Amino acid sequence: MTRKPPASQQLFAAADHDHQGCVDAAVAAAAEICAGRDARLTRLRRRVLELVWGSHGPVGAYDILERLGRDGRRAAPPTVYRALEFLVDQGLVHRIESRNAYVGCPDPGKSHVGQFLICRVCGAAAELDDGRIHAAVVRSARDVGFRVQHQTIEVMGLCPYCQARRADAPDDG
Amino acid sequence: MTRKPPASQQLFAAADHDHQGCVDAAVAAAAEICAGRDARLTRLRRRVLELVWGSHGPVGAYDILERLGRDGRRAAPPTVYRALEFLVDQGLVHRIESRNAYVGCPDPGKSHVGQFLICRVCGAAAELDDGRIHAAVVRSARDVGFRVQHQTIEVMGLCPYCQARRADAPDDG
DNA sequence: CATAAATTGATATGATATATCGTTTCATGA
DNA sequence: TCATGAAACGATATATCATATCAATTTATG
Repeated sequence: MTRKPPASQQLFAAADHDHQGCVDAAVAAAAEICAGRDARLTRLRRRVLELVWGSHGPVGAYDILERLGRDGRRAAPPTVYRALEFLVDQGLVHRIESRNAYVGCPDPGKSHVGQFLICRVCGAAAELDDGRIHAAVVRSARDVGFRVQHQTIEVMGLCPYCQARRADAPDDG
Repeated sequence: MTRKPPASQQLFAAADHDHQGCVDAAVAAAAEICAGRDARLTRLRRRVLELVWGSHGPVGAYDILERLGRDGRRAAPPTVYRALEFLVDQGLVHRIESRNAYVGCPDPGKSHVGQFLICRVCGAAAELDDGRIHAAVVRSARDVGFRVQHQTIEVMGLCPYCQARRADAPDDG
């Protein structure tokens, strides 16, 4: 029996997709969002956003630092961390706690509490915004008298493409 | 309207509880579990477990290091990290990714995928093992073709005691 | 253009974690 | 009991991630 892949499977980008398109779209969305607030998407911040979007996986702050250096602009850690703080505050980038790394938000502007699926093989991350998960956590917390303020949900496993490439990984988790 | 606090609220320990009892129980449970495997709960590992259980909140590796030093046994970082690795591998301690810290497992032996509720005010952590949350994550991941191997779920907020102490925090989250 | 606020640069340091290798401890069997 | 090998631990060095502080620059605004 085969299962038709749902459209939402495209949360994970195909290996051969036009990634520059992702970067451009992210920067364009960011520019629009910042324009609608008192937020300045400066040259540096835009460049850091592009570098975070260098892949679909989480990127470390020092990776970004090194890539900035290759640009010719030799930067120090606070420069990168400040830019990342801005991008996170604006909801353009999320921090992945379990990796000490950062990933671009594919749907900024929409306020959300993301859940992240991260592939152990290719490193790609997908962001869900599943109200059922969110609600299940809030409900369960309330059952023990806990008031939820923020959820960190990071799931490791295998993305659809890496499962397909490795027949030894049945999808029955 | 008042709500009767459910029994499970005791996931969070009262401020005036006999904490030494918690430590002793954790060490006793750990000893029993290790005896049933080929795992050696050495003096050092037991001491680190006690120090992790120094409170109900996550404790940093370097805090443990410092406390070991006060014992008279001056240790280096690898000593602590190795002991923590052992304790985590045995399921006696969990790592809290969002805090780079470690917390004792209140119910080791039972294999589980914990969800952690961490109080912003007092730092206490409670561990849930809610199958509904787990199932909701697996289901949602499957919908996008992702095979789950490990879940990191860490929730920040206010524990029942700290809500009670701060009337300004309504429980409607 | 003057000014103040925001941003960035630069230096130093703090906090968390691991690689490597030598020594000690411990279980096991001769 | 003692030899032996494996596991655990000690010790040193270093990698990795993050922030405090203050000076210089850029930018919006009057």
